[in-house]
Amino acid sequence: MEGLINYLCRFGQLNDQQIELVKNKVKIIHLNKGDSFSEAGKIARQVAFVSAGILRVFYYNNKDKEITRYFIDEQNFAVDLHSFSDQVPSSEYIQAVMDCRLLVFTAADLKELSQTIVGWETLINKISATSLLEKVNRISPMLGEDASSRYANFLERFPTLANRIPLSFLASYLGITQSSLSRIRRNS
Amino acid sequence: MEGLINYLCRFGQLNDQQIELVKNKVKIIHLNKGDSFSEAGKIARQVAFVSAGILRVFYYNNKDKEITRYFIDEQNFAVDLHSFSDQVPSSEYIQAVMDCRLLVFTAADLKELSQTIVGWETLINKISATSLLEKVNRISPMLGEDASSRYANFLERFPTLANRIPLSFLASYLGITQSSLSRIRRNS
DNA sequence: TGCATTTTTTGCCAAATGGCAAATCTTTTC
DNA sequence: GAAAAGATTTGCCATTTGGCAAAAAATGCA
Repeated sequence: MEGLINYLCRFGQLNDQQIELVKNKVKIIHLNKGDSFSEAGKIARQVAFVSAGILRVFYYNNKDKEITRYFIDEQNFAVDLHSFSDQVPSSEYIQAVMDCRLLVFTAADLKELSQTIVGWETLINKISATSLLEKVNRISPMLGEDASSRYANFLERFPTLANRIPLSFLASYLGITQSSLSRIRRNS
Repeated sequence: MEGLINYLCRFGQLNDQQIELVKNKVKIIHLNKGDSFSEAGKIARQVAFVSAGILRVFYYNNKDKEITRYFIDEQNFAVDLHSFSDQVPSSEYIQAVMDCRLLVFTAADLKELSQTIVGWETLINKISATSLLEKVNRISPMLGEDASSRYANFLERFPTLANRIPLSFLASYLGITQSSLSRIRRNS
């Protein structure tokens, strides 16, 4: 819970009373490895802050190939923003790569918070914008690189993540086959 | 100017008086092909709505290779969001692919508008979030695909853009060499 | 129009990556 | 602790893409 509060406070000030309001809204849920947090076709009803574990966001392209968009590890928010904020069916899956502990808000929770905490909406907007921007900046450099540089960059940027994620998921994230990734790993 | 107003109204209601306020703030600037709208190392001071022409956002990776992040064509906003909203030095260049006509707001303009138009900030936030989301969704599928599919998808998604952009820029956007793109073009 | 410049296409070959199936290793389950 | 299920590595070869330089085409400009 502390992690969540710290995270929020990086984006805006919250006094003790406001922190209590937030804490009271949060629900804790546990996912087992492989469980879904949200699914394509359904409307995203909640936002999760990952307090333990790793989530994976993926979808199927028009050739039915599974594409991993990104991973969400501890102390980060997970949500299909488009689905959640516009209440339209999602086009992606969010699943637990391993057992996870999530702190969850519903849309209603957030709405109530925005009515009781001045500046809450601005804070949430900042978080959304920042994390979207992070995604763009993380993905877009990958296109110019070959597979081994992509892997090297990933290692550099997320040193602890690589060992915690099955190779097949990482390969799908990097846009290469798992055999290729395995070979790349061997030669480095 | 109509284009801008239409664009804004897709994200929130504006009455005639508010529309006037917006129109009064806008400055029109022209860029010649190759001119910069903003540059790496400098702080982004303004936002542009592209009313004619195409802009290109790019940066140099650690191997000094020029990587095109994306193109911004007519009826879309261009801004280095991170630099603009946090007033930190930008890490990317925005340049005119061809002669351009831009409708420009400064940070001060936007601030004043947020003080005179109720809901302006929310509207701007929606626009930011939507366009960031678009970027993520546009870039992330590319990783799973081979070069020709990436080109094919680009054509499908931006049918009119391909002929208006030099091949070298498009190649850099697709993450392939220009020779490869040329060959791909021939065989399709 | 004609020259200079820029952009695009090609050829040739090397290097990277993919596809597929079998062989190993690991982990889980009973 | 064995068997089963799952994950990773490897071999073999086909295909894709890159690198580099030269040729061809398109564009700009005097």
